[in-house]
Amino acid sequence: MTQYEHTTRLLVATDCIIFGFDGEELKLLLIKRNFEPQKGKWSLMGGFVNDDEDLVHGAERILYDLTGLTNIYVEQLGTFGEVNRDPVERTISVMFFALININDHDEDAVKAHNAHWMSLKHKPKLIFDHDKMVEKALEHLRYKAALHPLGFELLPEKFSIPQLQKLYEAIYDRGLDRRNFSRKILSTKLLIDTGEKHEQSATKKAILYKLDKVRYADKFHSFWHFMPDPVM
Amino acid sequence: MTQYEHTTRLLVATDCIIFGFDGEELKLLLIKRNFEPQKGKWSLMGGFVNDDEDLVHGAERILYDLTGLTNIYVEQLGTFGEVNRDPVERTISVMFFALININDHDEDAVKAHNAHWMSLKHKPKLIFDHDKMVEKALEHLRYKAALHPLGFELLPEKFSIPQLQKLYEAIYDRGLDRRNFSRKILSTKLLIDTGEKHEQSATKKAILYKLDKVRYADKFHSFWHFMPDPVM
DNA sequence: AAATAACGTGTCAAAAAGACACAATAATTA
DNA sequence: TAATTATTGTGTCTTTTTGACACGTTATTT
Repeated sequence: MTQYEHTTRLLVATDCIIFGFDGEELKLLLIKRNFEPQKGKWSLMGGFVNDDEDLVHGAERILYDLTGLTNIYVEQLGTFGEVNRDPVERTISVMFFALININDHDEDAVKAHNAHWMSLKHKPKLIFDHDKMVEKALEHLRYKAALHPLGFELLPEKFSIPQLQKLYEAIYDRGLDRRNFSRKILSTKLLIDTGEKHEQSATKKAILYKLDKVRYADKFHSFWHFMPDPVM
Repeated sequence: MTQYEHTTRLLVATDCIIFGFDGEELKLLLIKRNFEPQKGKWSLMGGFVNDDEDLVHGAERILYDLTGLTNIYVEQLGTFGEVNRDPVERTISVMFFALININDHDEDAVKAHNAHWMSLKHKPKLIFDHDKMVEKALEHLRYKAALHPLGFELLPEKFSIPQLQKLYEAIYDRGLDRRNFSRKILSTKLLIDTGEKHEQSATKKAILYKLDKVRYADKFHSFWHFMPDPVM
């Protein structure tokens, strides 16, 4: 086949906005660059798309490289392509949004990349337009978590309702009524009582649940309203 | 500045999924290609991104070129980048989702591009992965229109509630209860009574409303539930 | 053993949603 | 010209969901 002629070809990168939750705060996995350009500055983890690689595979490669994880929650978030977003050379960046259980990642791989979990609230300034990417990802998380049960992706396999509530409170940076939250979550019938208790609890031990994976997959796109008034 | 070396550069295109509504059916603006590749086949309107052009400007250029319209509702829908999606040469395509009032477009410009409004229900097969793009755009429309008042973008400036209901029924391909729908729409307080009546109505003439643009812009991202059970 | 902190569940009133009925308007028809 | 018919606007009633709030339970701490 002939090639398209007289047409500009551009660099295409993927950047991954990786969220984690440590039980208290929402965190981002960021790298302190020990390579040029912008060596020493903070940025998202990214890389160029290989010639023979689908976009999502590029993102998954980068995520595996950094965290040692496969099968994590990944979504394409859109593409940033402003002419001067990368001062070195024009680069189109396809953003990927990832949610991981912060306890599962490979610490050695993270260290090898000079990566760190940073609290969203004390996030450093990032290079290029990466701050805007994080802003967009956070908006997306807030939007989607209000309607769909994707918050579970940030929790361990077994978790309590108070843990889930703390996650939601971290995502939206606001308090929630314990009793109404619990009722809402239980009404989804997504939770299976494991019979175990959360041993780390300070006083009364909370029930540990696990996700009903079948129902979760089945009803993921249903409109649930996990937040009282998620007007944005 | 130095350039990134040893890195593949790719073709970057934008493709526009353009929806319109004629009062009865949801329609797509498609072109019958009189150029290679795939001459004679149907496709979405698209083009390559210029070197000095932001992505959304590329899309707006293409949309203006085809319809003569500016200031239309445009959203980026994500990017398709499978290795072999374009058999000629690897091309990344950034999709843009556009809603226009079907009466406003420039018919000569549309004809010049060999473009046609096609009913979604009788859509021909499109080239490359354009069918998947349309599928994604339709999902997005159904998702977003269930929660946010973007349906108005498809209607004339002055419209009646029955017209709006017909639009929603076309989008979701299902009937709705007139009385509950009307109540829901009026409760948003997005509509301003123009004092005029819809003269095309067969019998009793419906009230013509216009959008409260200020409130629309203000409350666009609020979660309204325009569809009874939009489980997807 | 009492105090404390966190958890689970229940109640009640207000708001929203779903099902349905009736009156008003304007074209069509007898 | 009056009755018929199609379409539109608005209202009612019941059920469901939401938001605000209280109480008893469990396990640790004092």
